[in-house]
Amino acid sequence: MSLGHAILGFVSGRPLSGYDLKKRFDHSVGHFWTATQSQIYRTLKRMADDGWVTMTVVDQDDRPDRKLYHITDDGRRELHRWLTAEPEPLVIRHPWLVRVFFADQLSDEEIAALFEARAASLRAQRERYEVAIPPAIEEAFRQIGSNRARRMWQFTLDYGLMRLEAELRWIEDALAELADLPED
Amino acid sequence: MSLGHAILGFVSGRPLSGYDLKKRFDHSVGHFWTATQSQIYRTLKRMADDGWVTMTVVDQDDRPDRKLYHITDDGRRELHRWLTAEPEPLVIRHPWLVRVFFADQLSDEEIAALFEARAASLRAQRERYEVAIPPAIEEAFRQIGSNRARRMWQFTLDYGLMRLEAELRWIEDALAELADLPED
DNA sequence: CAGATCATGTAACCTGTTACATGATTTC
DNA sequence: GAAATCATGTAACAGGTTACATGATCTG
Repeated sequence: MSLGHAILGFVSGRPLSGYDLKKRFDHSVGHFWTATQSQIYRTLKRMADDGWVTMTVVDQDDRPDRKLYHITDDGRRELHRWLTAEPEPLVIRHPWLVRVFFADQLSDEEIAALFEARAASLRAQRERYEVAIPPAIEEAFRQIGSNRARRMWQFTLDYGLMRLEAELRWIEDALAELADLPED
Repeated sequence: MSLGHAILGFVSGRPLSGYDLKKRFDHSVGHFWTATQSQIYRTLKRMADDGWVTMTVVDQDDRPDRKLYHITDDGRRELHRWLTAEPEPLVIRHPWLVRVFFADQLSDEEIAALFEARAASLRAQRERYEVAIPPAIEEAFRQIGSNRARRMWQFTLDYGLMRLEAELRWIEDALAELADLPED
């Protein structure tokens, strides 16, 4: 996956500006993918060069002009190719596990604090998911009106919650085991 | 976390060369963190500049000379500071979910194939974990002899397996729901 | 004789982050 | 009067990937 593919997904519905895309990223896929404004503008330029999108300028009086990006037939083909392509190799990067791996150097209390702090982060994240995402999904549904899309969005939220719950259970198990951690 | 912290973790036990470190990354933390050779050499240079490590050259007749990196007191302090620091903010990036998010554009069959292919990747990964990692942990234990460390390594493996199992269950649920996916 | 292992590194490139720059309008 | 919103971008940097470069020795 590349940022370009996510952008193709968004512009496949309607033409959007870089500014619009930034909002889409923040509000609808922000819980599993982020993009900065400078990254979006940079990528749109390259996508236009590659013929995945075309750009039209919309003059506005009060506000800065908008540059709308429209998907091309080539872009649509690339989007479908990517959606049905082989799964990408699993790239697994867990900075958190690096700490756990070297945590034998810490005292029992420090190790417990490490896991507790991680659990607190995860619970805060779960809170954000539960509070912020369901209304965002409903709002997007109101605008787009696709039940099929809504079901897919719900899958991504289920995934996030499932991950958080599973990790919280793992931490509980680990904390229970810390009681009889070998001393060396 | 930075690559430098992982390197500090490794050289805190015994001095190592860039080449040694590459093997450590591949064999012991490879299931949750990777580093390329060029990244390791680049980072070692910066760590020496920053005073986290010092370097000594070991002449060898048959083979290229080795450059051994030793942790300094400053490096040890930095390692402990990092291990006990506040948890880093959760950065959540799931390229796989981006596909799911836009998958409403696909047919029911294509969506099912998407999930099935993902499940196959996850099962292959589980296979690798179960076959390759436990012996690697035992081998590392034989060399280092720390039961405390072995317990921590086991935690990281448990985490990986837990994640795979949880995602596989999520895919099963999703596949079951695909039967009555709205058409639009 | 081909390929792996030992051991060092550099160069070019891609992705992502942070900060800076501009300037009008709307809202508190 | 300050801050948010609308809307565009650039510049510099950090982290990660791929490919290239060298050269001996060991293994099949």
